[in-house]
Parts: sequence; structure tokens; C-alpha cells
Amino acid sequence: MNASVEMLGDRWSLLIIRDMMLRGFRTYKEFMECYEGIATNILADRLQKLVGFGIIESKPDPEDGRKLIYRLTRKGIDLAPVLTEMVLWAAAHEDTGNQALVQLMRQDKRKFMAEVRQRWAEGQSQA
Amino acid sequence: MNASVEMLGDRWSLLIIRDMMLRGFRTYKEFMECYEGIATNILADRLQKLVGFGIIESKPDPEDGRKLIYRLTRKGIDLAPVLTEMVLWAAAHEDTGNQALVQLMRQDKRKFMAEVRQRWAEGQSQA
DNA sequence: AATTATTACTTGCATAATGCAAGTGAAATG
DNA sequence: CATTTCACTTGCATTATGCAAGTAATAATT
Repeated sequence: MNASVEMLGDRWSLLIIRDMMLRGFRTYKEFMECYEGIATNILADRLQKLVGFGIIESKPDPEDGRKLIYRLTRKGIDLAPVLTEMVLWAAAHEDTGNQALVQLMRQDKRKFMAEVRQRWAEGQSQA
Repeated sequence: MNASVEMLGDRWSLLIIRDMMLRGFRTYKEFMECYEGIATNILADRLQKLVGFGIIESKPDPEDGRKLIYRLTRKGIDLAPVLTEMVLWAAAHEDTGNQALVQLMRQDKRKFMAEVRQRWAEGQSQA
């Protein structure tokens, strides 16, 4: 593979990207509260590395100086097809996760991904 | 995600699956010789776990009793879309890896994946 | 038939990655 | 101005990984 793909090859990075993409997570706290078992130092490390690889970026929250807002970059949102296929694969082969989401993806993959990109672009314009 | 997706979240598993899918790797030795830095115990561990998750399976080589032949299961070959999107993403955002392969994938994703499945099915019939 | 080589591992040990609890500094809240 | 929140960092124990060496089973060579 290559450097960036290796970045994805760990327990948390894909999860972080997925939840930014599909659940709108944006802050350290949201990840921390959501993932059981993630260590604080590891979350900090992964966020920094994802920034380093150009997959996400961070900026201070204009409304709360303590917070950092993380966002997917273009490179990050371009992982939408990978994540989508991964969710569909998991759904097909065992999971019973978010059936509504899976339905949306399966019915019209292109449309689903276009919507993901649309939401992302709207977020960008605010930024 | 789920259990199987977590299995993919490590440094070697996706690489193993990719090389079984796209490069026709089938034996411990092929992986061992190809991956610099993989430890023998880790390769053994990953192969066993991938079997455990139903992503690959193994059988003795009928022509050489020392060898085990590993093959992707249906669940494993169903990762083709994930791997394809990952290779395309990497190619788009930095790598210069296998340009010929990337061209094939980009030009007609469906056709490419159909061919991957076809090769796999042919291998199954021999088994 | 006996020796050597190959294959797919396992074992032991050192190093690196991770998890957990506690602590820090800056900004917000009461 | 004391307390809380937020995004971390630090120290230490546990787990995972890398490396070198060893093993059992089969195959090839002499």
C-alpha cells in the first residue's frame, strides 16, 4: 500500500473517519465519549497523525476557545467510497448495525455518497 | 464497526487480503518473502485469525504435503470493492504504485471487479 | 536409506504500542 | 475568583510486535 493506507491500518483511525463522515463528530470529547476503551493519549495521537497525513484538519471553535473542531479534508472525504463499501461488506456478512443507513447505501450508492459530499461541502463553506 | 472490520484494522491483514486477491498469493512462504518486516509469528497469527473470521481458508497442497494453500472465501472475495476503492484512493492522493492496475480499475470498476471474482471462482472449481 | 533442504510454523526474549489513572493549562461558567 | 470543562500530557503496567532460533513434517538429493 502506501503511507496513508498504513495510517488506516489501526484499530481507531477508520472508526474516527467513519464517525466524522457519517455521524458528524467534530471534537475530541465526542470521540472520547463514544469509544469505549480508547485511551486518551491514543486518541490524541491518532488525531494528530490524521492531521499529519492530511486526512483531517483542526481549527479552534470560534464560539468556545477551549474546543478544537476537527474536519475531514478533501483527501479525507474521498474515503467515502472505501467506508461505504466497508459498511456494506460488514452488513452483508454479519453485523446488524445501522440498518437504515445500510438501506440508504445499498439502494443508491452514488446518491448516498453525493449526499455525504454535499454535507461536507456545506460544512466547508461555513468554515 | 464489528468484529470482522476490527480484524482488518491492523497493519498486515488488508495487505494479505489484497495480495491474495490481486497478486494471487497462496502460501505462507509467498507472504513471508514479500513483506519486509513481518514477523513469522505475526504472519502465522494473522493467517489463523483470518481463517477464524471466515475471510480465508486453508487446505493442504495436494502436490506438496509441506504446503498449505490459503484461499479467500466468498466473504473474503467480497472485500474486492473495499480494496479497489482503497487502491484508487491511495493512487489519487499520493502513491505511484501499480499504475497499470490503477488504470484498469479506474476505467471500468465493475468490469475489473467482475474479473477478480471470475479468477476467484475459477480457482474455487479446481479446489 | 540416510542426509539435507524446504515449508509452516512455535518459542523466548527485547522492544514498541497501547490502556489506564492521574495531572496540566487554558478558557468558560457560576 | 473558585469551579468546571476541554484537550490534551505524563507515568506506569500490560499487551502486541519484531527478531533470532528451534521444531516437526514432508520432499529432494546423494
